[in-house]
Amino acid sequence: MVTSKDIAKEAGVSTMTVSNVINGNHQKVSAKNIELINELIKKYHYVPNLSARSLSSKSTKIIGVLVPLEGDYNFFKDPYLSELIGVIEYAIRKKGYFAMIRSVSTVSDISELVKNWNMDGAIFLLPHYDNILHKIISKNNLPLVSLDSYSDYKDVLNVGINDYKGGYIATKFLINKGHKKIAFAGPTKENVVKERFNGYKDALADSGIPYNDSIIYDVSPVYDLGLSIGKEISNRRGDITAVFATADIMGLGIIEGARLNGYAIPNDLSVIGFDNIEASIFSSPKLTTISQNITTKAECAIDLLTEKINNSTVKQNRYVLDVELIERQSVLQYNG
Amino acid sequence: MVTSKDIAKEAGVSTMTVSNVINGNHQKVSAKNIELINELIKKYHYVPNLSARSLSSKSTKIIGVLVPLEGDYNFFKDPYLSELIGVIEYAIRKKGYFAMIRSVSTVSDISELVKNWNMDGAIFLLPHYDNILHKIISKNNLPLVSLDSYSDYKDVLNVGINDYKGGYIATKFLINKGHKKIAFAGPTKENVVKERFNGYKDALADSGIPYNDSIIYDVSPVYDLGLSIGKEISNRRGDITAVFATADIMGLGIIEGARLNGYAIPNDLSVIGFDNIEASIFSSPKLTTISQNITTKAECAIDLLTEKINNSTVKQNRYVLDVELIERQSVLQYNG
DNA sequence: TGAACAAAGTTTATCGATAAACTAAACAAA
DNA sequence: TTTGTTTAGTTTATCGATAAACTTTGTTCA
Repeated sequence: MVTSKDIAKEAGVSTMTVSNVINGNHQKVSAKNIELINELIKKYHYVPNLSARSLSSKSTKIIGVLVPLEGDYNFFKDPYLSELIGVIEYAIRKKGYFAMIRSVSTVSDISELVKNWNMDGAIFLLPHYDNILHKIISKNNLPLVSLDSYSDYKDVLNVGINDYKGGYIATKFLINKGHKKIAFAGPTKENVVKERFNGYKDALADSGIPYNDSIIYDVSPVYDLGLSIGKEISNRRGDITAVFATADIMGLGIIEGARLNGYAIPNDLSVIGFDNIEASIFSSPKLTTISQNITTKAECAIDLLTEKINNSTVKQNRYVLDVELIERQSVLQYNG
Repeated sequence: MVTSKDIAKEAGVSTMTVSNVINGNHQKVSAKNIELINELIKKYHYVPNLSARSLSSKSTKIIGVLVPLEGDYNFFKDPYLSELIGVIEYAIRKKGYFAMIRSVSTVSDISELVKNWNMDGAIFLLPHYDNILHKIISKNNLPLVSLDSYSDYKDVLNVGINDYKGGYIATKFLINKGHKKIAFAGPTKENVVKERFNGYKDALADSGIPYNDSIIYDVSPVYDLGLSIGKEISNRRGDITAVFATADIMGLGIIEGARLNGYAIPNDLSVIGFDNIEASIFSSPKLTTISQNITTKAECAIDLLTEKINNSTVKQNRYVLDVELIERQSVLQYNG
């Protein structure tokens, strides 16, 4: 293994000079030595040892990407989370940090992980744990950004989307297409979905459509439950003409469930989703949905996090990104 | 930050004794001290610093999970890879190691990564790079297991499935259902697919069906290309009655492409896939496919890898796992 | 001319844990 | 009694890089 000592010896300088070159402290090294050392680094394929670096510098350049794990649930199977993790990893790498992607299930899991690796910061995709966690992590004095949640705990950075608007424009769109019997599918009390639900209710109210409790499906946003909802809706023949699913994957389930029961989509039932995952283009019909730009979201989150890591204070600790409606094929004009 | 020094001082012993307790060298410590130290560890939430540990012990407990990255391609969008990574991470964690999931694009990327982190071992999901890589890595003396490839380089551990059999039984199944005009879709020259292709050809030959070059679609196994193939097949009206897609995601594309062109699946065209990804159950019709148990595959690979890490020699350095056919709805009896 | 300062380094101590070599006490066997 | 062995530790050096403090030489300007 090639170490900085080897390079230093060959260059006839001290290891500190090598260290200064590597870390770009160029004002401390003559131009000649910079060039010489860089050449030797290339020649011997020298790569600094990160363990040693972290140990002495107290900065690991590791950003934890912490994702929920529940039982046997494998987050890589959830297309939204999966895509999101991919772009986050990329954003982290672009900033010169290392992503440590980990599924975590308990609070002590996280605590241990953070201490183990001495992470410089972390990004959370864990809306459920919110309050408990943030306290614990803040105790560790760990810069952290929480994605898709509405944490009020100070020191916690927030990056999310305008969920209220998403819920509002999705519902308004269905209303404008002539629908009045619009079902809602998603966990109405959960952090982000709560806001989408508020948007849904306000859009109905603004159009003078009475809110109807019996067409609210308050369930987790997964494919299987979408399937059941699709079947149930088609059994209620005409009771519901459109449905707003708070996750595309659930919307796809609803479409399939309804279809299995002899419903044609969008002729018999209009469906609008949320997230604009890749699969929403591949489905048939292609899903009309509320789009959030996850790349922008990830970059914004990582920018914010690295700013906090380096300065410890940030200008703004909450960012709300815009959403837009993408019209495809799963919603039809209703003339009932 | 709590260190082993703090624990040692409080317990009235040296740090080595603490270290011995942590690492389970119990024959070096009295029962009384073991208990005392364990209590203090719990009391102060002490977690050993991995950087320090790696630096002194030369063992990082990190296993690199190296995944291909091509341009903007995000592997988290590929459902097969995505699921596979999930189960690999889980298998690694169960063995007491840490997974470092990384997308890599160039050889120097990998070399740098491995050196940077001083990985104990790595698992490769990179069939394309095969030869070049294995040499480089073996130079670093890194235990590594290659998934889904047929590397002949010694020191490289191989875990894969019986691709030949998969290709054979998929094709035979279509033949038994009365099909004779069976297209093949997949990269015929690529490592694993080559074997599936051999199985395909042999199954045809064994049934006396002539091989037809004009119905081989030699393309990458992605959804979009599946779409085009589906469209093309439906344009060739009756020229092809069944297709063997070497990846489910491509099969789903073919189904959709054909359907967009007015073909009904499976009535007008039978489709069989490969991999048995989650989405193959969610599709409509549900996809008949060749199933590989990725959990078993991942566990086998990690078992093998950790064995090599600890013993440096292994009993057997190639494992070939079985495959089976899962019949769902996308293949129909043909009576032409 | 001399004080102040900048440039280009070096030296030393340290991060936290561990491997390897060493010690001391208790006991057994010859 | 002496030697050997086991148990339960401790001490010391080290992993590789870096922060902080220090040195040396050359330059500036009042």
